[in-house]
Amino acid sequence: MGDLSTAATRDRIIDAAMELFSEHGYRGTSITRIEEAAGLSPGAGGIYHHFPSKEALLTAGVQRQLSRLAALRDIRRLFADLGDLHTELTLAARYVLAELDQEAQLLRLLASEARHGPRILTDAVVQVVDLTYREFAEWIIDRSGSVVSTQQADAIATIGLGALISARLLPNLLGTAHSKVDDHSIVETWVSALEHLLTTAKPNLSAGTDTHPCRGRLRSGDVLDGSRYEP
Amino acid sequence: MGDLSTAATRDRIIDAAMELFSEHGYRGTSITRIEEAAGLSPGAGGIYHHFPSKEALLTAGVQRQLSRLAALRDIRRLFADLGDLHTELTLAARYVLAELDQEAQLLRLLASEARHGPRILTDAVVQVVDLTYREFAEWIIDRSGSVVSTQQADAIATIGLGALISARLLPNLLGTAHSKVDDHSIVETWVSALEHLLTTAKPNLSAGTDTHPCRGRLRSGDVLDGSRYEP
DNA sequence: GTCTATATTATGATAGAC
DNA sequence: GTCTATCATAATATAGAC
Repeated sequence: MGDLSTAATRDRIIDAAMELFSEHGYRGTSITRIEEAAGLSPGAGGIYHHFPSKEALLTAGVQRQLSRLAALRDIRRLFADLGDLHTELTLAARYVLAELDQEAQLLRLLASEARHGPRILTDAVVQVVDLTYREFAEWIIDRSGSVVSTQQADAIATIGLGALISARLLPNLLGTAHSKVDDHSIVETWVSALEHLLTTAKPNLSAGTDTHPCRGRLRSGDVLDGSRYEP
Repeated sequence: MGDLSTAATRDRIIDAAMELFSEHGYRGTSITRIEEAAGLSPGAGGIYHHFPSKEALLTAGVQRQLSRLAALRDIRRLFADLGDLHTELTLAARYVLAELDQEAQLLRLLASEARHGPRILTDAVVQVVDLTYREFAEWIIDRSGSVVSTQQADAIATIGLGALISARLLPNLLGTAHSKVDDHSIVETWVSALEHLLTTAKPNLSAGTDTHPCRGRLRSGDVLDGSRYEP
């Protein structure tokens, strides 16, 4: 039981630290404040019975969060091959927004400290952000039947994921910024845009006489039945 | 001449401070390091002959940057009413990317300190980010001939600007993140998506039998001549 | 395991010589 | 206006009682 209590205290310290780190930054958070928030005696080095240093506490917090996210990653492939592009994109958008909410604390922390903190932070960026982009780009290529080029898929992934990330991260990061748009409008608009990008991609990027990338091969099937556009 | 030298030193201090603040954060940057980077004697309080406190230095730096941006704001309305939506969007995308590059330092700083720094920082967020969103949303409404609703315009602005902001800000903010996509692909993809959103917006959002927002009224005119889509 | 007390260093800021 | 020297404070981390 002594060990259980220890583990609980350790978790409480990590909880408090991650919250404060993400809110005030690593250097803006003192050991004393963490102890206070964790219910320990402020100013006493109680933390050092659980972590050898402040940086080790940061590392442990990030690693714990990464472990939780890794568990979610396995669920990620649940929605795929539903057959209907519109439905898949809608689910994908909602899922990404929900995951961004869960990652909000970590992302705030990374935004402040990723460039100069310990290596675990840059690793976290790769695992959370970079991997998501790569997976989405690969999904785009697969979903298009390899019609879009790697470069096109990367561009679509950058635009698409970037839009959702900004929609969630900017207000969170900059304080209460720009007007609040409800999620339904965000998702609906995003799906419309992505649907367009995925169904009008050209097989390759060599510019013809038309400067628009709108003439290319269309994926038939579930979404584009040709009757939706009314010239 | 003594005054000129003073002003030059003051500017050098601000240069060094803004660079270090944006890179290591406000609390992660010591007065000593700023003095060192500005060519003053490290550890001496040389800075305090130009600024009453560290926070006043931060404020002066942000204000100087905001002044420079305010000058650019007047040029912003140069590209409008070119008549061709595709061209306008392409110019808008390139302009936003270029401005994001110029604002990179300030945005890094705001991402780290906006939530708890002095009020000038939240003001900066409003002036730089919030105002841009509002202007873009208004431009969308005007450009569509008031066909899109305010809510739709906000959603399109959020998606559209968010995509560009993420494309530039994330690598900048998180260190070297996700694969580098060249600007041409970014702009081309973004223009295609925004063109679609602006030309297929429905007059209002009440859901009909079609769950897609793709059937709505089309703006004729310069862009959509009906021949670009090949059903 | 947690507290009291404290060592040690880093940092924001000031006084006074030149 | 800039430097040398220094103060005062806050923060990381440790030693030892209970």
